[in-house]
Amino acid sequence: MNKNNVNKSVTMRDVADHVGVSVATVSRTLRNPEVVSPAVRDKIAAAIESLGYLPDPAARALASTRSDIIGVILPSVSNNVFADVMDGIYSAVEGTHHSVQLGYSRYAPLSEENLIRVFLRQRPAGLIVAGVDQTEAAQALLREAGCPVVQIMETGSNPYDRMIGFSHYDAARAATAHLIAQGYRRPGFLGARMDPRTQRRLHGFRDELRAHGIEEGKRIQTTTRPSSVTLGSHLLAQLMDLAPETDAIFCINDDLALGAMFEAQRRNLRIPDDLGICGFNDMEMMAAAEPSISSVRTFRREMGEGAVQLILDALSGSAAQEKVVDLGFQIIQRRSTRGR
Amino acid sequence: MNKNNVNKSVTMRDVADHVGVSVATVSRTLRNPEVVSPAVRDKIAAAIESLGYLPDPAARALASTRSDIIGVILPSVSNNVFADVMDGIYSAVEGTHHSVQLGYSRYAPLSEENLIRVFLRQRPAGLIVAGVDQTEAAQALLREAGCPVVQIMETGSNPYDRMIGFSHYDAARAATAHLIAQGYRRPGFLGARMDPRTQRRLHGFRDELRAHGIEEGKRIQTTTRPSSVTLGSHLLAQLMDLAPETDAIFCINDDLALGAMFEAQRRNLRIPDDLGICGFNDMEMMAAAEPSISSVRTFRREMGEGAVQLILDALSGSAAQEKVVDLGFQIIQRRSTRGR
DNA sequence: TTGTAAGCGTTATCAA
DNA sequence: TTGATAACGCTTACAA
Repeated sequence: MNKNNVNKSVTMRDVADHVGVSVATVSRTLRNPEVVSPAVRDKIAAAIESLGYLPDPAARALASTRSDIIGVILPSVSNNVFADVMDGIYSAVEGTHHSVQLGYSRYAPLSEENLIRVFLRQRPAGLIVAGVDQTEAAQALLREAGCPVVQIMETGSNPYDRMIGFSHYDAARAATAHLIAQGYRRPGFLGARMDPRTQRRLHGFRDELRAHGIEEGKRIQTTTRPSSVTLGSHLLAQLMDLAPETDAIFCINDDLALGAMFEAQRRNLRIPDDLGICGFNDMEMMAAAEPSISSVRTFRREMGEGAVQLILDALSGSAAQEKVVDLGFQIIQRRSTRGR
Repeated sequence: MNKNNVNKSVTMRDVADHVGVSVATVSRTLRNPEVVSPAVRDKIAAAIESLGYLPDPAARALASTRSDIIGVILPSVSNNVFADVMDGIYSAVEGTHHSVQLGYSRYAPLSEENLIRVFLRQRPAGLIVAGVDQTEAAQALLREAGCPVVQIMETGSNPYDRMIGFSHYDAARAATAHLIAQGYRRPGFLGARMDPRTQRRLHGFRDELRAHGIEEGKRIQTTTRPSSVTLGSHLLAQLMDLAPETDAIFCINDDLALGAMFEAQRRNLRIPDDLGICGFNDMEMMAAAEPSISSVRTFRREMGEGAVQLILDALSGSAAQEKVVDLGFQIIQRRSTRGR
């Protein structure tokens, strides 16, 4: 076994010559082994192993008008939420012959559109995009992508192809309902970035308040700046200055919630009595915090794994009926909202 | 301008026909425009734009024995540290004609070796790997990779090619020295995962204690489990049970530090008086915490950007002399170690 | 079951 | 400055 000749570039030709067959036969053993006789199949396998042959993905893509690439286009690199999704994606791709190509749109729809164009140019095996807020042109591209397309992070009624996620609107309503059920009567809202997904959460918050006949007053603090723990502190400070009657907050993510908690402690507000706090996503730290912080659990890893699986199923022709997979969410109550 | 015919696959042939030149000329306009006459160059540019031509990376790679891919192999997807590095990598790649191919080794050297082999098979424009702890075979591959190779996250004396990072050993010594300078006499150590980089930090911690004639006692708590905030709490609990004399801790990352802080609060230990805490990496939340937590700042984004820049420089022949770029680190003192 | 040969969309060498 | 044309390594009819 001589695996070190990567640079020498062992080609299919070398394998074929070594065994004494044609390259076509070698190609077949790789793609549909069942049509080649066991005897030569084994010899070829042995040769591949001993020569350290690795197929050239470029040649393969060029010849087959189909690459093994699963394209993934996400809004942000640094957001933990997407890190978990990627974790799921990579673990589902592992062991397949596919590879992942990642692109970041930086929350810019035009940049996303462009990435879609570039990715599609490689005739990918499949494409994973986030959400439903693509440009018109991007939508058109995705509807006739010529490969499986999966939208993640959301559910909705009219997917380009398949979709796996949850309803941000419903999740926000449920979190707000939870606060109200715990006896909080003046809940506020902390939001950052305010991309479409965040907007839908705000929408849910507002509708739930309305359903309970609660005025929102000045208790909605938002900014388009990117989220951070520090920003959570700032937003809570603003909120309490403007609307001191606030008795609870729903934060659009856990970073904000953590920052808000620190700020509350600085202001000697007792949690959960003076102020209830609920985050979003249920990142690992929420359970470890002192006090522990309630949050809305979302299934990010599962979203990534599920998206890849949907693509693999489509590719193998074993796709399920349902176009939309709703992974749901869970309200995790902890001490920050009078839980245990 | 008709940009929507991605699926129809506009090829170089189409562009050439549209202008009435040969594909060779179109190819030249793309690769070295200076050798083609301004007149046809402009016509070709216009045709490319109006037809929405995008080059096929597979064909390009196949014909040129060089892809535009910059391969990046990191140990972990979900670790925030690497998210920041990726952020830097992507932002440096943006605007170039390169694309990024990412692979995760899950901290397994053999898996890393395999990824290196697979990546190298695509004749990448460059390769970025983490650290210095590759297998023998991987080292051999990297030394004769035939493309620029950059090791990130560490410094060292014998890079395969180039290297950009900092000394984990020095950083840990400095952090430990800081604790001692603040008057702590019984500092402990909290470590998770205990991969080679973490080991070097432990090494630095121990050497610094020794230099001050301080016994380490039972104050070193480590586990091979992956790091988390919750784990930080557990490790501090273990530490305080086994070595109640501990008056400060150095944590190998900020998650552990945060978890340790929460646990200290649960135990009514006053920070920084009863217990000093210093983290590692200086993630954003450290400044926002209550109390704010001291940490060792590292330059992760810069590492990613710098690594890409080193590759681009090598590719353009403008590489600098120095093989190793030391980005250093900074001790950021905050209230958790008697700072302001 | 296996082999032959024509592409796939570029690049690069050589002539013109 | 431009155009033919032979690779590049593989897939895939079509023949055998």
